[in-house]
Amino acid sequence: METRDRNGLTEQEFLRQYRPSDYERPSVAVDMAIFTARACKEDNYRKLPQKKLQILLIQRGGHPYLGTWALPGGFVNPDENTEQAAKRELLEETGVENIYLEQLYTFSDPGRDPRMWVMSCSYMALIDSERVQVTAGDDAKRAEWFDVSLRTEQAQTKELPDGFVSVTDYILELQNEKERLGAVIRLTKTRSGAGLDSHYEIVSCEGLAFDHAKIIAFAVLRLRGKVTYTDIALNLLPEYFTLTELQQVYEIILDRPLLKAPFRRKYSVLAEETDRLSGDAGHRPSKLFRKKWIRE
Amino acid sequence: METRDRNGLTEQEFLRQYRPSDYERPSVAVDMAIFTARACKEDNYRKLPQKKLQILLIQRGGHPYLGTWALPGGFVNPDENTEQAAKRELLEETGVENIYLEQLYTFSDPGRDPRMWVMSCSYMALIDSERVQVTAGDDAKRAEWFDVSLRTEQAQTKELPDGFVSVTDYILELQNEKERLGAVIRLTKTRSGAGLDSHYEIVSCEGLAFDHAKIIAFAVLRLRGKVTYTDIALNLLPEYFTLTELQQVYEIILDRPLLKAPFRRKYSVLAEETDRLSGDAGHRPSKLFRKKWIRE
DNA sequence: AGAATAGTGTCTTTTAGACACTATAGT
DNA sequence: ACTATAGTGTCTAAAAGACACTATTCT
Repeated sequence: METRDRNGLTEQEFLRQYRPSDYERPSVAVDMAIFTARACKEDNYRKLPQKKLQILLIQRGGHPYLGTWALPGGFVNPDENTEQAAKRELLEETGVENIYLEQLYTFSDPGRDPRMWVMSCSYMALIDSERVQVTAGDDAKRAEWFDVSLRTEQAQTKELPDGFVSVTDYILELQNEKERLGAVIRLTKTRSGAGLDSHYEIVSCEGLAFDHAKIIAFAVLRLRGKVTYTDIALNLLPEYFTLTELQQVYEIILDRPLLKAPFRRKYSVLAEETDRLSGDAGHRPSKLFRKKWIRE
Repeated sequence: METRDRNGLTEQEFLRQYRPSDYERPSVAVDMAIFTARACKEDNYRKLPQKKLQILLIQRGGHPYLGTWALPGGFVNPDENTEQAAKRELLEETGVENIYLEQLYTFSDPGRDPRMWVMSCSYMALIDSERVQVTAGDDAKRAEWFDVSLRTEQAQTKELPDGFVSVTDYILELQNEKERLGAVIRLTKTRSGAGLDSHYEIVSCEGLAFDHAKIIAFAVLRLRGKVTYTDIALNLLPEYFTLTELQQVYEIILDRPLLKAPFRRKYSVLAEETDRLSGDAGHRPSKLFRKKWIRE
């Protein structure tokens, strides 16, 4: 480009003399909500194992929030984008490459980290439980899977002269054999005139670090929103699976039971029949399917 | 909190002695895709004015990308979050407060700004055209509205042994009386095994600064995706509007014609009848409606 | 009168929901 | 035989798509 600016510089010359100013800059971290769907054992030999939606958390070994649980994550380096940073952290944390990854939201409230100005670019990752160890990570960082549950506690709407305020409280529960964490996240939507203000707020929080309860709630809601119109749920399943397992994954994400016949009519297009059968249970064996990803 | 870390410090003591390390940090900017729907005049007195989807761009007055057009935006300050920064910039740029705002995506490729390491947290804003001046901004910064068009040029899918690659080229055209900008953005989705890689790439670009063609394409696609299942389109309409105008807004966003009767059956729940009528045209007057925001 | 839009009625097709039925393994 | 799941058939209700018809205004 040969255009010259008001100082008579070409772009090349401008860039050579350019010095970044000393404005304060934030650190940018990626934080990851890594989900998997794992079957828990059943006492009855006939009964199918029930699947649970699980998330990977890491216990903090230093201040702030010492001893509480946080999402895996780390800072972005100057030579990588956030997605590359997320993949790098994911590999370090779980030892797994090549998994489903999706950017969620950038959380940037000034006080969200008491140490300094840190923005968190959050990602959601979905892993087939057969591909990760039950407990990942080394001894230094204690990493654990937690069962996830997100329920709407109450939703209220108040009318305003020129709009309304709707308040929804979500109860987030994270649980495993040893620990039980929880938080209440309030989503407030304020519509007054033309503006819509929609923000999450942590009402109470037990055992979770930073604003990570918000990020987890956001991730679950995104997953819930996308599961019915995408093939995203397939990422939580192993190579071979039954249609009942597929349905179970939908049910734990949506947190409600689905009818078998309509479910199969709609979602069997996501699966490709194989000649294998599941067996060794006290009931009729079922066909095993493989993923048939939707092409757009 | 009284817990002490491995150095015997409480959280308070830790934070007092904490010094941020000298790792390099990025600048974080917000960039905004500000859309409006404006009616253009018709020659025939009978004919209804056709609506256009428009976006606000600012001509760059300095290097880099001198003379090209960019999204309005600015850097985030340490005492505000990205949303507050977006609202501040929006007020400066358009003089309007209280408008629909939604975070889109954080773009972070290392080379996206030739001056330095800058991440862009992008937002979409939707304004009723009656609330903004046709040309906003002062003389220093030339701001203009451009008609937006985003079309799928071609979509190809190639099968791989354990997945597929799907390539979609989008043609972005931005046009007003004086200028005509354009870009081709390629969306490549690579599914190999369990991983899904989905990334945007600028194939060619004329007159647009930085990676802003990507951001605009992303914004249009988000708008297109949300319009059918939310009340987001109402944000582009003035206080009083006809159902035909509502339909026009849907049509310019979706870039295809819709049938009148089914449209009204589905979307008239978004509107509240008033006793006003539109008049002064060479045809039957139509009822004016007001927005009836969906409460969730 | 004629052009252009406003607004509604109704048919068909598709999709979702609900439930009942048959089939088949293991103990 | 019994239990628990696999898999399918069918009825109903709701939603989407397509098109035709009547109504009303201004030049």
